[in-house]
Amino acid sequence: MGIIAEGGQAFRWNRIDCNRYVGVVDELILDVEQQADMLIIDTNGTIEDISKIKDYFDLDRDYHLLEKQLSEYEEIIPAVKFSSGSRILHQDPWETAISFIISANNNIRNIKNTIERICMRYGSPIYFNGNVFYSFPTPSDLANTCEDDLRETKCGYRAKYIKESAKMIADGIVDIYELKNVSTEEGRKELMKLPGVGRKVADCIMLFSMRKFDVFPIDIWIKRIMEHIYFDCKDTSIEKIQEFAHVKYGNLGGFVQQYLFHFGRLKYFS
DNA sequence: TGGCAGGGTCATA
DNA sequence: TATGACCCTGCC
Repeated sequence: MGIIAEGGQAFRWNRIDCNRYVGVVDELILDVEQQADMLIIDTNGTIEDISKIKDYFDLDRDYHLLEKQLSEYEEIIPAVKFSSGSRILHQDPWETAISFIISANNNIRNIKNTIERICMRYGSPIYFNGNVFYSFPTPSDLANTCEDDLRETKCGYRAKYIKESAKMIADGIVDIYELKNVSTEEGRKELMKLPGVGRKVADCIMLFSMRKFDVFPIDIWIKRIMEHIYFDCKDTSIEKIQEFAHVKYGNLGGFVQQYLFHFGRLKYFS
């Protein structure tokens, strides 16, 4: 569970203890405790929400089989072993878009803090087990705020991007909920119309909220570890790594990226 | 205490 | 196509 909650793909999970995390998923509060391969979930949701929760955690996918497939790339076996138990979540595209706009040139602690402040300021309170949580605001909530107000959430120069992207989504200029139905190339093209969204952020949005597993988002960690594994530790352009990964991993690229990211960040370069 | 890096993007030349 | 600026924070 820790690997999922702290894997850098979702920013609204907080650790209670080593096996227990509490997260906000749309309007649901999930208090999740892992016991062996079982998840015990306390939630404000109802029985109707079970399928949504299963979908969010991608529980219907056989990750044991997936890890076996990934292990056919011998050079990444250490990463697959280290990151065993990783999953790719199925999150809300709008929330994921804003979260990864904030992620640019930022660190995970800052990203989480800023998102939390945005939710407290613009979202709605959700009361659960004596605590108050906040939902992620809607596109129009953020489109209608002013830049200076947004800046108080410490998002810095990204305030302009957040507001303008929110406006484009609220106005339907980019139909973000429709993009899961179009090709990866088309989806990327649409997402990159949003200010603050470049290739990397667009690919993260597609991977973590649209199940486009053929993308391979390259950040500083992935760049470093790919250079170590495949490019003799030499400085290599992102474009070159991108092309290399596309040819090598194909439709497994997104999964490889997630296993490598966790490995690179927490083990290889620590 | 100051410099630097952090899941990049954008504007400029 | 290549460079530097950019908010803010935590770390060394």
